[in-house]
Amino acid sequence: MELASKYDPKEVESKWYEYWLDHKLFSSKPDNREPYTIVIPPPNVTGVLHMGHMLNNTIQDILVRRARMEGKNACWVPGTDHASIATEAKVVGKLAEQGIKKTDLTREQFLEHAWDWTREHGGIILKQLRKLGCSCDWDRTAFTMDETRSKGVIKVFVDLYRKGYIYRGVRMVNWDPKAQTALSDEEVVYKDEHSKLYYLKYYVAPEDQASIERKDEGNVMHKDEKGYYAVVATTRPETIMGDSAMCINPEDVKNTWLKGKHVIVPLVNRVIPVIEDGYVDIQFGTGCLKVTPAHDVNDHMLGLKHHLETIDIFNDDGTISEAAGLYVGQDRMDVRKQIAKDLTSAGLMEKIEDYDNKVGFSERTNVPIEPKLSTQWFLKMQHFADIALPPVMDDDIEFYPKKYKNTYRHWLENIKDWCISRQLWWGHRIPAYYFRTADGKRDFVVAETAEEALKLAQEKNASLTAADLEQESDCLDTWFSSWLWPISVFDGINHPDNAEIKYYYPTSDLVTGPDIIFFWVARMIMAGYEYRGQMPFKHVYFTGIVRDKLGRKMSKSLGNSPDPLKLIEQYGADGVRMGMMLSAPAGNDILFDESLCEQGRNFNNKIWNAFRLVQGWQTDDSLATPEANKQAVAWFTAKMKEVNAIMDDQFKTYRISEALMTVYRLFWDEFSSWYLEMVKPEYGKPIDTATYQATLHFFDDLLKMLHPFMPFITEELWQHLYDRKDGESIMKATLNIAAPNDDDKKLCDEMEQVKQVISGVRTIRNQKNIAPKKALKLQAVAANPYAAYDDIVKKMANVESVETVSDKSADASVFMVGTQEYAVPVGDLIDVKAEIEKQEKELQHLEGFLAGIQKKLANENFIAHAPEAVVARERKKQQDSEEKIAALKESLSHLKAK
RNA sequence: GUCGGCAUAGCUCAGUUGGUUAGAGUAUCACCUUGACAUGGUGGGGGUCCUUGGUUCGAAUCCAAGUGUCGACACCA
Repeated sequence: MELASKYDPKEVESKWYEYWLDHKLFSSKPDNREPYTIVIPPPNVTGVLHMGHMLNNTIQDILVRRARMEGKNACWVPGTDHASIATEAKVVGKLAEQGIKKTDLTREQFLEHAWDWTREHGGIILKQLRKLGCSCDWDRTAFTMDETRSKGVIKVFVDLYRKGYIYRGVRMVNWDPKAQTALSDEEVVYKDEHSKLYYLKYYVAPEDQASIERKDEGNVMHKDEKGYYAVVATTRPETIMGDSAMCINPEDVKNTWLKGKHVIVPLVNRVIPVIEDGYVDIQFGTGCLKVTPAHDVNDHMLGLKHHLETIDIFNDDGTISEAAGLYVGQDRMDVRKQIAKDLTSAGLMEKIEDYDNKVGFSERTNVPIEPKLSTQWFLKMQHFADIALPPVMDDDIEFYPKKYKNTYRHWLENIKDWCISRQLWWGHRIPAYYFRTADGKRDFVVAETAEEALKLAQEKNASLTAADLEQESDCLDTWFSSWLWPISVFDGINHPDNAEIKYYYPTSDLVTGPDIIFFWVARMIMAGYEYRGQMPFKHVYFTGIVRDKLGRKMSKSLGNSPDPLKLIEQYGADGVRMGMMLSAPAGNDILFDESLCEQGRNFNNKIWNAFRLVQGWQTDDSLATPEANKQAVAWFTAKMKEVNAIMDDQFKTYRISEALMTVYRLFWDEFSSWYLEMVKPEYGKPIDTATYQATLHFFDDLLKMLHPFMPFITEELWQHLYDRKDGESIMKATLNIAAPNDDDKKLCDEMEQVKQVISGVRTIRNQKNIAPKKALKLQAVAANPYAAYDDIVKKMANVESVETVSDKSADASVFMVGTQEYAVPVGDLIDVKAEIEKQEKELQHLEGFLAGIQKKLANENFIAHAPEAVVARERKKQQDSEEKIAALKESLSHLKAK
């Protein structure tokens, strides 16, 4: 068959993906083989593939394919996440485009729209993963909100409630005014902001003005024509409507004159007390703090302690509420600007300063978070922290890289209760049911179904009917379903003893980003131990963040994120996969550069052309195998063993990029540049059968070693290499390469020396500008330790003869391999001056080297303390360099005599 | 502010318990359009291993301090 000189991935890729699907090669069923399981970190159901997914899923596919070829029963479970906030926001946005407000719809109507949206956009990302070559068992595709998973989530909620870990209560939570829901602490990201610090005048109340007096020399008292006033510094002047006290530190000498007084909230004209609490930082601002219990965590605490009124001045959407009395209905951000102006014109603004602080933003909607008091559901976390910390610290679950153990420990040691309720509709509705008790009080029960709930409620009020029960409207945090993922994909929550969960759990490797170590990884570990009594995975491989080559995060606004599908189009999936992996050590950010995909594509082409070469060879059974070919085959056999062992180790330690580089060099340098050139027959001439067969065998093994990284081209060539039956695939092939022994090592070392001889001749050729076609003579001075390989040297260096001489030719240019001197007669081209220069430079280097060794060996302490082997090595080095120096000196004296 | 990571060739990184005057890929330069491949071949150049001090016979490697950088967490309104 005629193959094009350039590899074209397009049709090859779709052809083989279809083939793999048709033959169910990704599918896994429990059997008696060792299982290898990965669950995909489920992407957002309506998301599209970005570079982070490309990296993450490439790594997973490499691991899965490798495990499959190791003979394990590999199972990669795909699926998607309902992504409560993100998806609901998208649906709300889409409805808004059609002029529909969420508030105009019933819950059922809204969910109808949401499911439509999910059906329309859901799974696009999974289709995209197929383009990348991902070998997921698609029949197992799960969704966090499908029936099985939903049932499991509810079951877990009820279970945890009954165990006493879930409670409901009024707490200060992180409120997202855009999504209009509470968030967990993890969903708040703090960002540096350049903001302003406003200094506001709080006049002392009229009835207290007369009694103002200096209590301490250090008092800082403010007075103008309207009387005495205090100055409060705040970054949030719009919250003054919620002030219910002013607080000073009792130890603060600046403010003792304010003790026991009352002040007037500017503009609002409400009188509030001055309270004292050690919480206030004397150094900050004026030492006067406005207390807004409804809108700040610390103020809330002060409010509880000092029994202050709580005035909630915000509506759920971040506009000002009726309770504020001023600016009602306006947005908080607009009010901040407006109130600053109004305060200034009313003479109530002392000054405004620039100020840098950190502001919490919603991770999903990117709006500033509002601390808000509300009734929410929480999960007590201490128990879960207690079960999740030891296995990671003890390396039962291993993190790659290890540094994330610290991050993990820090979080678990400072764990706070998890706010699990969300004021959203798209998600798992909390299975709590409200009703009135016989004496009219509001109460609730928690149960998996409405029927069960009714039974429980009836125990408290026998007269209740189904219609009297009202289910909680909140739904659960998305991560409350994700944390069950490794169990729930095998239906292990609903049916804890089913054959699948018993076989596939615990999973083997988890590949994910460190940004969700708390959101997801830690919580899966918690759920794993709580519900299986066992770790959810044995190894966690943390990928880095994909950045552009300037080190910037990829983002839509910067426009520096390439479209993954376009990249695949351009370089082929194998090329892009390789581009991702070439620079992706675990945990390090990867600086993505398209030129890496180009390198990947070039490698594809190299493999392709190596195949074309071998495929084009004609064999002749009557040909005896030349000695040189026997040597080449023996050497490469040993080399394969050596490199395969290295790769094994790299995979075991999750050094996947290094493993790729290892096989890259094996194929390109050792196989293509050395081995194939050694055995390549002259143009138009046949090759002996034994060498040909050995070469095909090498190729077969090399393709297998490459397959996890580049599944498509390897399948294509593997199918061409021998006659394969329908249904056969490289995917199912196993790699059986023995470990290298001492003979193999010796053989490899020897060939390295021979390569140096060849390189030596080539260097002279280059230096003297001698055409590759012109045959040269090679002289081994005094001895030829690698005489057995002369044929290989002749072929590779285009040398017509290798002679052992006692005196080299006068017109020879020389080089050394180890302690052995070689000479290449170059006739007229000899430049004695240049030759002297070259050799003197070499001599200088060697003498420096020797001096260092001699110094070491002259050091009695070294001889006394260093291990014998090290001393012996130094002695050998000394001897070798002395020999080399002697040879060089002699050579130089001959040259100079001319 | 607390804790942690990192600093090696122009760039991206290896360097496995301390022991050759430190390696790879890529970029770069020179030569080569030979018959698998110019998406290629051959060869070359390129490093004060961040700084300073210490431990040691011996330090890129261990320790301390400093500088730079990245990250996690916590924050003063």
